[in-house]
Amino acid sequence: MELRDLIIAHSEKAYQQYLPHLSIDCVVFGFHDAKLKVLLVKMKSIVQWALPGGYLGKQEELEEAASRILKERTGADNIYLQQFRLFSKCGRSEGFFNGFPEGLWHRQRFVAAGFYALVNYTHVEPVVDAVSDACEWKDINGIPDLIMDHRTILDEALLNLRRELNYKPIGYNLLPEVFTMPELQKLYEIILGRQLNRGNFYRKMMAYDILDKLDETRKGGAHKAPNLYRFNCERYTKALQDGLKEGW
Amino acid sequence: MELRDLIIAHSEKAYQQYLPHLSIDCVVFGFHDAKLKVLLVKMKSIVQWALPGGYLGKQEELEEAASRILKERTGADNIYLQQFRLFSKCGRSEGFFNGFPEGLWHRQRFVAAGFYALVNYTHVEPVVDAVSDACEWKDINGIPDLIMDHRTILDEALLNLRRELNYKPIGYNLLPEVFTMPELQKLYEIILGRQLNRGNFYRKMMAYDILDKLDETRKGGAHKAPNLYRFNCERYTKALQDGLKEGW
DNA sequence: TCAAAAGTGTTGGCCCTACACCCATGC
DNA sequence: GCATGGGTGTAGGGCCAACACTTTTGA
Repeated sequence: MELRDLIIAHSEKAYQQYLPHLSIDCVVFGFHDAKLKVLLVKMKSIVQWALPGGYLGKQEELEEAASRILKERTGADNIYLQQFRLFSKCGRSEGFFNGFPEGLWHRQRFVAAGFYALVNYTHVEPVVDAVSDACEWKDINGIPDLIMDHRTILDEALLNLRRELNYKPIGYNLLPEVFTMPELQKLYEIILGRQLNRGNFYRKMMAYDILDKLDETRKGGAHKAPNLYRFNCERYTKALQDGLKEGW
Repeated sequence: MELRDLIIAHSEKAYQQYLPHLSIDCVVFGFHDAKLKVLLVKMKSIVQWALPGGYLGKQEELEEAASRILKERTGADNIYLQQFRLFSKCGRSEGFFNGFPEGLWHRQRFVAAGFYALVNYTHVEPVVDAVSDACEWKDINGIPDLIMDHRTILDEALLNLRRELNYKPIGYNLLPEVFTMPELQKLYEIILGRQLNRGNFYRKMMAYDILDKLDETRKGGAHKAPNLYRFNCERYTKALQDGLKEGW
């Protein structure tokens, strides 16, 4: 089916299923190959890329809607999700489907609830659906042109992520189950946008007492094989409750 | 007119004017008499109190809607407003107008955008409108029963305020133009929920270099008359941009 | 043998806390 | 004179950044 027909068909269903005027956009962060990635979608016959998004079912909880949207897009469950703000500017969405029939669902004014998600890169299988050409991880330093205000949403999400790092050990959701200390440090450096001192980082992480050191090492690279670690779920959760630190 | 008729009349206008399913609730903080206050509204023939709230005009910006709602309720302009999260649970609002006609505007599912506002207590003239009995400041330690999930919204707002205090000198928006150092300290102590050391507080505040000391004192009390201070607008704004401090 | 990983020691600085002092001042 | 406000001194602790040294280990 043509994109145009797909959209028009979707429009009718959407009117029945979803609350009008409210959309959900997700900034999905992943970490791979020592780089921070964001999951983006390219719709058919549209040049720019977009954040994965969707709508809120009439009887659906907001967080469940976001989970559903990500499940469809990544195949992954139990994704760490954080609502961070609304994007509501007049005109941010209305013009995007110009040329399509009036009264099309997509041509409403939409107020978008911005979520950011932290996922284990290896658990994600990007899904290309009927209306999209591509669904891919993009490096945070190589984000292509995005539709509407999605670039703003992405930037705001990154800001929030950075702030959250101050009092939550975020790595838990972004890294694979086991990882090395240099990998963890690299992740922090990328999110914060600056270098950290190795020795001090090591000590600080160990002081949180939320890592279990495994007996194995990561063989295969040149040089010494680094130790493997795993987050200790219990102590991690407990640390989060206490809140790692805060001023005043 | 009876409340019932007023609501039904309002319902028709609302369908024309506002985006459906989206509401705005504001937690308005004020400081008076060494106490933190929240502005609450009591609707006619409803026992519980409510946060001031309203809806988003079809062509209106979200922040402007919040400003308009507060302007109507307080008479004050230029109120410091901060969006902090959505409250979207299914059933949070639908049941509230049971007994009213089906299809009433107010009986929709509403997703509420939570704002908190910081206002100068003395600039506010609480407004009782047609559907309300009362509009009053309530002490943060003496909040009456609230409708729906408004208590949760209030608590969340307070949490956000406390967090923001860590990197913004919030007093600017809550205090009158001139104030004394003990008043400022008291405000901080209430928001943080704990005592602070006087000498250290004094030094820290002065170190921010955002206060102008006036030549006057506050006469009239027993004991020594305290000095008066005023926020230095320029340096205050500049300090906010730099961000007072943050971890990592 | 080389380069990376791991672990630890040390230093100095900064900031914060707690306490304490002294002076000023209004009644 | 007494209680409060204003301003400053200081000792101690915690934390952190920077640097450095050592040992381990895989190819």
